[in-house]
Amino acid sequence: MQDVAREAGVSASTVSRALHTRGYASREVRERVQAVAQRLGYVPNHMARNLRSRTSTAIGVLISDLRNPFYADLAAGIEEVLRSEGHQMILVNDNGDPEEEMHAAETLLAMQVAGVIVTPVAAGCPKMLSENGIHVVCADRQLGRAGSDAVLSDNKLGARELTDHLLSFGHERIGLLIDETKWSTGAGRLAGFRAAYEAAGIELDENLIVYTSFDAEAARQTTNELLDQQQVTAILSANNVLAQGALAELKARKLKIPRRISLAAYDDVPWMSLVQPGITTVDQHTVDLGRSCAQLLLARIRDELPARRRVIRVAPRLVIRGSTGPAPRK
Amino acid sequence: MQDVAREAGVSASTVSRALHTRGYASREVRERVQAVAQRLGYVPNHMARNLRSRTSTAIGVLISDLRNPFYADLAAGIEEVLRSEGHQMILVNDNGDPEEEMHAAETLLAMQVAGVIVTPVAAGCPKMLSENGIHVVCADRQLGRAGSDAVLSDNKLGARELTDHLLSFGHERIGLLIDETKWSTGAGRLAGFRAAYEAAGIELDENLIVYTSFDAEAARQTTNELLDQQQVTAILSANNVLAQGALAELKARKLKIPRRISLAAYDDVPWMSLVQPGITTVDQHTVDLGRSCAQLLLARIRDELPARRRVIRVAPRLVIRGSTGPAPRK
DNA sequence: CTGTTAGCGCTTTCAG
DNA sequence: CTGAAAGCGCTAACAG
Repeated sequence: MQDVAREAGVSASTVSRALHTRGYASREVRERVQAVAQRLGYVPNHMARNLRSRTSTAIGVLISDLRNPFYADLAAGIEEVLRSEGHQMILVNDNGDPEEEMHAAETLLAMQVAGVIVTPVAAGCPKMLSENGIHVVCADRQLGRAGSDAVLSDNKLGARELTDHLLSFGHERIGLLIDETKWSTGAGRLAGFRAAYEAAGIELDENLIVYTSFDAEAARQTTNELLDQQQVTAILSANNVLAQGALAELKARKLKIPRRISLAAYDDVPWMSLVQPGITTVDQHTVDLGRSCAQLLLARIRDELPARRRVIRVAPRLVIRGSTGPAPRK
Repeated sequence: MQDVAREAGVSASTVSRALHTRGYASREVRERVQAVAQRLGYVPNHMARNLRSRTSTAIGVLISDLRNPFYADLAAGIEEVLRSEGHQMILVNDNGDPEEEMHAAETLLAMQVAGVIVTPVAAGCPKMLSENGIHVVCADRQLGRAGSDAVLSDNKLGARELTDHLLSFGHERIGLLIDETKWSTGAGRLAGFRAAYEAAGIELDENLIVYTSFDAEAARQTTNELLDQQQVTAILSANNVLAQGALAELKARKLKIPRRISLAAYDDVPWMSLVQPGITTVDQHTVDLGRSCAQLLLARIRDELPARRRVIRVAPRLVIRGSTGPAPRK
């Protein structure tokens, strides 16, 4: 910076003002300084800038698994907005592990990021960040009654629509394949499932709700047990990973879809439209969800929002494909 | 830090040493300082640390499209290694646009990252970074005869194996669907395709090589034209995106796979094992590719490598599934 | 082994 | 509108 100052015949402070601040520098000087900076290939040092001005443009993004297209889409939406607004994304995979998540949060804190977007694993993480003055937006789910801003899919609505769709086809025994109901995602989807049964006036057999772990192979095994133990004419899988397992088991058993059994899943991902028949699902608008997270966080950072926490709930869209059809006659 | 120092009855430098450097502080003092730091919830400021020590642990990762599972897997592999080694990943999508790529590189430079991993779009980007003293590893492809370290898939070998596989089934007219041959990826895959024909002693009709753009819909249209204009018994798609388009067209035409036509693709991604029949492909070990990039970069940063540039070439693995079979009788 | 001293490169008062 | 001076929070020399 000194070099630029000397070359342009001004002081360092003026260079700083000419390059970043607006006003506070005559047009003539500003242009001269910018030309010199360009010529010398001067690149300002973010670290020094941030240190001095006690601000930073980096944003931490804490997600569970980049290899799951849901999280990849979310991250892509977030990154798109951040980049266009001159921010940087520090991305961390926490693998769904609370310890890794907390460790990552501490690193982000140390880096003095301007904010964090997190798909929380444990409530302690957003809490710790907030307490340290870092703005936090929870993406996809919220834990506890944390006071953070959040952008969520309307899980109850989506599951309700999927279930209504199946019920309208005459399915009365729909197996719900689900991995967790402690987070707002699983809880919402289960609630939507129940609500649809209730609205239809059909009593729900609790044995139709089967729990598995968040893993395609486990889901396949669970589907296997479900098919053996319960008379179901349809399966509703609570997310894209479980759907893979369910589909694998149905194919292995050579059950005709949807003639013999219908399959529907929460969270549309690319393979669902490529398999034959295509899987009926709900599109969560995941990339948009990511964009909203980033917009909300930036608005918060710029102090453009009322203090009260804001929760944005995005309605998913039912996507009907070939995997669902009329329930077989008895 | 002053607070910690005062509370522990030592100087700031001692706190610094106790917390980070090893040796240079008595065990007793170290433990006391750490305890105090813990109690006060002290989190060291990375910016100040980096500014003073003129080092940084952040690494820039510049890729084309996070929503493509290839890049997502690559990023996941990179992130895994970086995180385990105490580094952070700043991820930027450049959307395959040279201007966005260059702009991102400048930002990373300004942030004083310790190194950059890039799937280059234009040769100017790795060049500019190197010239500014930033270590660069090119991932997946290299442009020009850039002197950067690189981790690449052995594209020629992979395409050769796929083509050999098809030829061995008696296919003589294999349509190669490809988007570009300027980068080392496309060029290598084309070379492998040619090499297989040559080794088999079959003359290659140049009309079998059809160019399209990097987009599933365009690939579908191109496949449509290929099927109309050329007698082909098999299609080889140069990457996972083009394969989607090719498959869509074959399904739309209700061509039996592989009875009427075989389909093979470079780059195994999840949907290829979920569709029926599964797609024959080569697995690039993408996550490993990412890990290698990160390991190579870190070794370079730590100055553990000879000056000469290192290029790691990873052999892909042929994955035979149901989409390829004997060529139909004439 | 530890304290003191001097900055890293930049921005922000404060005068002028 | 511009320059001089004073640090941001930390670590690297240098003595002790």
